[in-house]
Amino acid sequence: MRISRLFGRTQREIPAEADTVSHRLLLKAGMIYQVASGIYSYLPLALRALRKIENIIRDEMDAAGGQELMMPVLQPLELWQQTGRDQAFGEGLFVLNDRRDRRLCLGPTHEEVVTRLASQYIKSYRDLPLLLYQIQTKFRDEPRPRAGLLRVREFTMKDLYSFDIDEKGLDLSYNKMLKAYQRIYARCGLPALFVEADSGAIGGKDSHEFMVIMDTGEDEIIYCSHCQYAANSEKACCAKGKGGGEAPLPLEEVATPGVTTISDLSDFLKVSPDHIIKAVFYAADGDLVFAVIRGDLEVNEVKLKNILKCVELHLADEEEIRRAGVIAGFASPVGLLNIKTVVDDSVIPGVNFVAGANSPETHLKNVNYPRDFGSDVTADIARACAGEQCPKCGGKLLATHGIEVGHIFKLGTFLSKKLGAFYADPDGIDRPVVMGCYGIGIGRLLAAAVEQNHDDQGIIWPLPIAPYQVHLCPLYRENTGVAETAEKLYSELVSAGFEVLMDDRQESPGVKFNDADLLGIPIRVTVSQRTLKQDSVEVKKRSEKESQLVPLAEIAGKLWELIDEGMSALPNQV
RNA sequence: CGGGGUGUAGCGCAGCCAGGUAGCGCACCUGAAUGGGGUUCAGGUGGUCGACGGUUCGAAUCCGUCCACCCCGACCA
Repeated sequence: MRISRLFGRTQREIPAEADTVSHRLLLKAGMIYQVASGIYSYLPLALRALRKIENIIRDEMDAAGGQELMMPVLQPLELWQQTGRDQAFGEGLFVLNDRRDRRLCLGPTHEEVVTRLASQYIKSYRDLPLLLYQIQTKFRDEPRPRAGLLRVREFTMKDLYSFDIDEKGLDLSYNKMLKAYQRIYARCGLPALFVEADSGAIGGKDSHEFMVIMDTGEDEIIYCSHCQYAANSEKACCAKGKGGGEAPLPLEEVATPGVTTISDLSDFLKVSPDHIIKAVFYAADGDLVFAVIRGDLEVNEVKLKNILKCVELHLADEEEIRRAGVIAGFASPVGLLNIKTVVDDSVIPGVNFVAGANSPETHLKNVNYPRDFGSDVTADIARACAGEQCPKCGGKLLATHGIEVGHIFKLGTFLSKKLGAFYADPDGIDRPVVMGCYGIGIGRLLAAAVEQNHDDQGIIWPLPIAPYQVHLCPLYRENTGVAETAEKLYSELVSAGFEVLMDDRQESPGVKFNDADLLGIPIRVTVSQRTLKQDSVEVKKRSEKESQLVPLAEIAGKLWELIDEGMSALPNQV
């Protein structure tokens, strides 16, 4: 490709609102164009990189036994109502009516469609296992699209669905995908960390995410400094300790005028926060819920939401709390009636806690569970934080951030039961198919690759996903033979099978070098009067500072060598 | 949805407070010189000033309503 003919132009200045690195660089390089909030056009260079990522993914999916198919974006809403997931996705689902007022939606994912499809063809245990996938456009009406391609409303996704006879089969499929995913990220030049995750609106049991570690990533990851434990903070757990072993003492009221926060209370009564019970009120689908947790911990709202199985959860406001007859600052599970109470398991082993008294300016000492208060549910609803203990080994937990570039789920049978995907086992008995699903956002992977591989000058594409392999950069000057040599070299390299982008513009060397750095093609070949004096060209890797002179006769061999090296340099897993 | 911000040429911005012929830089077109890290000079093209309504002799500018986009949060794969 000749840059003079390439659609898309590099910019010197970029929109002020872009402040994420990948967003800025992709805009500046003229690779993407924003159409509306969270909706982008991909220009030819970006599309070539996307296609390369897709092909790597396709390659790995096929190698793992997946079969590619294509399902529709437009789906009957009825299908979603059957599984109830129209509610789970809520406003994230793009819904529309056709001319006869039939309700349709734009698929945010394809479990419903694929399960219904699979149910038509899976009849016997002999038809399983089955792995089906597609690479296709998804629509999600995100509350807040942001950061360029990192969170958008329309995007290309590879989604694979596994169908197995039982949990054991699912585990095998799940592991197969896990391995395939690790190979995909490695081949894309992206080290990705495998972490435990919450399954969110997709539903199901086990779920893991692949994270590219990045300070600016929007997900928080909690991991152990000692063992392999790593989890999204939405899912992460921590060891909470065993509690005192003291004998329970009788309940005692203490006056605590004006003391309403945990730290005030801790100072006032000279007790540490982990001996205080904290009361937090939430509204879950409109109903008041009381979350009870140890004073040194915070409530993880994702966990709470999962336990309550509610669609909407938010901190109750003052009005909602007052209506329930509770006194903020002195609230307590003791003596509380008619409010659903969820107790964190941190409170269970503890003894002689301080808690609110549900009357003004008063707290209670020596509160014990279950002697003094009950619960509707006890569960882990605590947010794990850096500095706490690993739930697996007791080591110190640390926190970092990451970009989610893949998510895999063990779905189980809830969808196959609802949508009628059953198979006959060897005894002829119908059993629900056991499902898993596995997704990678292609555009986000591209953006993450840019986030991970760039410098102040621009993008540094990993070779396997670079739009082109070679950036041919002739520094034109009349009557020097540079133009002729470059043209000849260009056609030779192209016919030899190299992917070459040639900067054939009449621009100054500075402009060309800056654009070359911005576009980030891995290997730059400069042809100039200076190099031709030695019958050579200059070869430079985008990732390195130094360049070397290579005789014209040896250029193809040198390029093959560099490309082989770049294609096989798989980064180690984090 | 709550808070904050921005809409003037493809991009970056000034002009608005104090109403009176819409400007600058980049990009783009023409010409000349230059030629290894955004080179210089000269001449050009391009704008319903986000939309609608109001005030006024006159609105980019004042007032109102709406819309779009961005950031933080809520929320969300």
